[in-house]
This record gives sequence, structure tokens and C-alpha cells, in this order.
Amino acid sequence: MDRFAALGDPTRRAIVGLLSQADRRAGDIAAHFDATPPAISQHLKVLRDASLVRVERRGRERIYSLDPDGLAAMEAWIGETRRVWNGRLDALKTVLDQEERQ
Amino acid sequence: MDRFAALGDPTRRAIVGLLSQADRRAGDIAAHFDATPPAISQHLKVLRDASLVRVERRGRERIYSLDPDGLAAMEAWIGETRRVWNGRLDALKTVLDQEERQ
DNA sequence: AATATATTTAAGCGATAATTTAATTAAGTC
DNA sequence: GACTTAATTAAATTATCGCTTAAATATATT
Repeated sequence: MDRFAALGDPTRRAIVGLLSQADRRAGDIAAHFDATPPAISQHLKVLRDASLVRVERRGRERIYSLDPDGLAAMEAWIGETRRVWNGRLDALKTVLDQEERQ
Repeated sequence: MDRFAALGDPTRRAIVGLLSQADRRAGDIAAHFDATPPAISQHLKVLRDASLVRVERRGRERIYSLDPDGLAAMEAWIGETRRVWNGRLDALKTVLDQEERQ
């Protein structure tokens, strides 16, 4: 599942939101939702595979943290897409300006 | 389906990419993919519902164009999430700096 | 060593999504 | 008005997703 699909699920987006505020143990993340720990664990795996979060083992706990690189990559795709679109607008504007001057 | 889920599908992301370059007729969009026109038509509906693209009727053709507002909203969510994360980093840095000075 | 705690992995199931073929709608063309 | 073209909508099928319960793994506690 790619990054965008990973963030397509509202629960996973909420998890990313939580981790933007603070690193958290898997259990603490699960406690924020109605779903069972296994369900959240599976969401975390999706986010890991998408490089949106990282884990670190500490004893029997696992501390999850945000991986901003994954988010940056998504932001870059969106930004680039919008940049190309804006570029078209600018090109159109240039044409109109030139016609105006004739 | 929310915006992120809409862009979760690679075909739909490719459609958005095409429309960032130029407005296109539904049929021309479909021609870029292996899938059948009905499949693409349904993808276009998902993108429309997510306010990522717009349609304009012209005779029996439908011209699709990018709706940058939808992309902007996504970029804003990502940006805000990263901003919060960066804020944490800055806060940590401040604490360390203060400890250094003691 | 036995037991408890934290988390993940496995297996199965219902819901949703993506795709296909067939039918429909609507606008041009002869 | 019949026919073609452009695109969508409907119906059916297959694939994928997210969830649950049960089992497994690994660390800590007594």
C-alpha cells in the first residue's frame, strides 16, 4: 500500500496526528481508539511500511514516532502537481498580456 | 471516500497528474490507461466527489480540469502535521540550549 | 521456573473498492 | 428520424481492506 493509501484511512491519519505531538508506546496509541490492540498494530504496520512512522524497541514496549520523511514526500508530490498547474496559469496569463499589448 | 483515499489509488493519482498539465476530455484521459472507459469514468467520479477535479460539459464531451483547492487542503493537513512535529523539535532544542547555559 | 504484561502475527469474515460487460443518456451527423 | 459518438450509470464479479478472536513471541516480575 502506498503512502497516500496509508493516509487514506482516518484512523491511520489520527495516529499520525498523535505522533506529531509526541512519541508514544503502541498500547497508548491503541488506547485512543475503540478498535482492539491488534487492529491498531496492523495500522501501525501499514504506516511503517509506508515510511510514515518508525518504531524503537524498549524492553517489551515499542515506542512509535513520526517519520517526517514520508510526509515530506507526499507534500512534495502535491506541491509539484500544484506547481505544474500554477505554471500553466502563468503561461496563459503571459499570452493574454501579450495579446493585450498588440 | 475522503481526499487522501481518493489519491490512494495510483490510477487516480495519475489522472490528477495529467490534469495538472492540461485540461482533457474524459475519453482522452481514458486513452492513457489500460482500463475501460467506464472504469475511468468511475475514478473521475471519485475525484469529483473529493473536489480534486471539476467537469465542464461541452456538447457531448466533458472537459475535466484540476481543482487545486482539494490538493491545497491536503497539503495543508500535511504541512500542519509537520509543523507540529517541527515545533516539538524546536522545543527540545530550547531545553537543551538552556541546560547548556547553566 | 512460572506467570504476567506488551505487542505482534495468523486466520477468518463481512464490508468496501476496482473492474468488467451491458444498458442508458445525451448530443451530433447523415 | 435513424445512426453514430461520447460518456455515464447499472449490475455483477473479483479483489482488497479493516476488523475480530485466538495464538505466538518476547520481555519483565515473583
